[in-house]
Amino acid sequence: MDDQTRMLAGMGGLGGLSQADVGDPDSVRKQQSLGQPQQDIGDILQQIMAITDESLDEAQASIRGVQEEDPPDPQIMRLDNMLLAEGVSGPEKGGGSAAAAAAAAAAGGSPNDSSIEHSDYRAKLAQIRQIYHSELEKYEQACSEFTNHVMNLLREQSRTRPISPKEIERMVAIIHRKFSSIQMQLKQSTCEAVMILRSRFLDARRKRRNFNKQATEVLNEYFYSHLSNPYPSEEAKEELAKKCGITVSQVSNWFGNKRIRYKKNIGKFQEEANLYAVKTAVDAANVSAQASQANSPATPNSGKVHSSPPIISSR
DNA sequence: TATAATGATTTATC
DNA sequence: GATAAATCATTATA
Repeated sequence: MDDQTRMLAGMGGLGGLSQADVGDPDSVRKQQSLGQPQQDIGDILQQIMAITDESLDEAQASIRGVQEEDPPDPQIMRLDNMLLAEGVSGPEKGGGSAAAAAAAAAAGGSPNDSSIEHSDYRAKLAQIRQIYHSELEKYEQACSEFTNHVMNLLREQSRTRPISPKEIERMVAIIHRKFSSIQMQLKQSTCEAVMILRSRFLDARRKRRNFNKQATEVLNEYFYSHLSNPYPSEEAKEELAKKCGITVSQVSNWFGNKRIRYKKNIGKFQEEANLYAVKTAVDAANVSAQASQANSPATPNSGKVHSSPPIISSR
């Protein structure tokens, strides 16, 4: 069982978003056609009815619980904040495009392919958002409908026995508490679904793409022309990153990998080294030829292949 | 489809 | 914090 599956194993019914839902465009329709919420509401009614049978002490304890929640539950606050930050709750902001951009940036994707992933992420987040809001609306509606129903019942009962406003208040509080716990489950499931979605986009190893030919050439050119000290400065890394359309950390990764792999098997890279040495020499010759047309003639680079071993520090 | 190549991550070291 | 080295996970290729 992988991490994602494990995470989902704990996600229960009530509007829970499954792993399949995250990647399935039909999930919204499926959710709506399953009729699950109606069944849930039936369960809720039964639970609430059971609560009405509680002893006075238990009911009072319930109320105390409600009152204690007056300063909002830290867990709910945490969930609310996360949903807000991810763009699931709160005002529509392009389906969490900021979060998608952050995810893409953290993944170190190139500007070209990240836009594809970006829209993919946004579409899936929008799906989660839609499910979340439709479920939330259903629960809120069910809550107010049920509250009205109970109020009507109490009104009817008031004809046969005296019912204090406090008792009505108590009943309403119990109902609201029950519904808010369901909302919390919904929020929790949504948070988990968003986390799974994000982890998919953040897992760069999953989405690894080879750099394009031009980028690899630029990096190799630098590497082989600095073979005696293949450690680009921060400025050089930034320059290379810009040229290659990759991030500075990707440049660092590339040089890290290249140094170690070159050092491990210099023989294997000899041909490549020669190729880039010639290439660099030809480029230099072209540059100097152009310069000589304008100025006095300059001595071109010999094009000689590096014969001295590279100095790659070891620990 | 096995294997090589490659980009990213992790761990240890300085 | 940068880097070496080992390793992982994906992609490219024979």
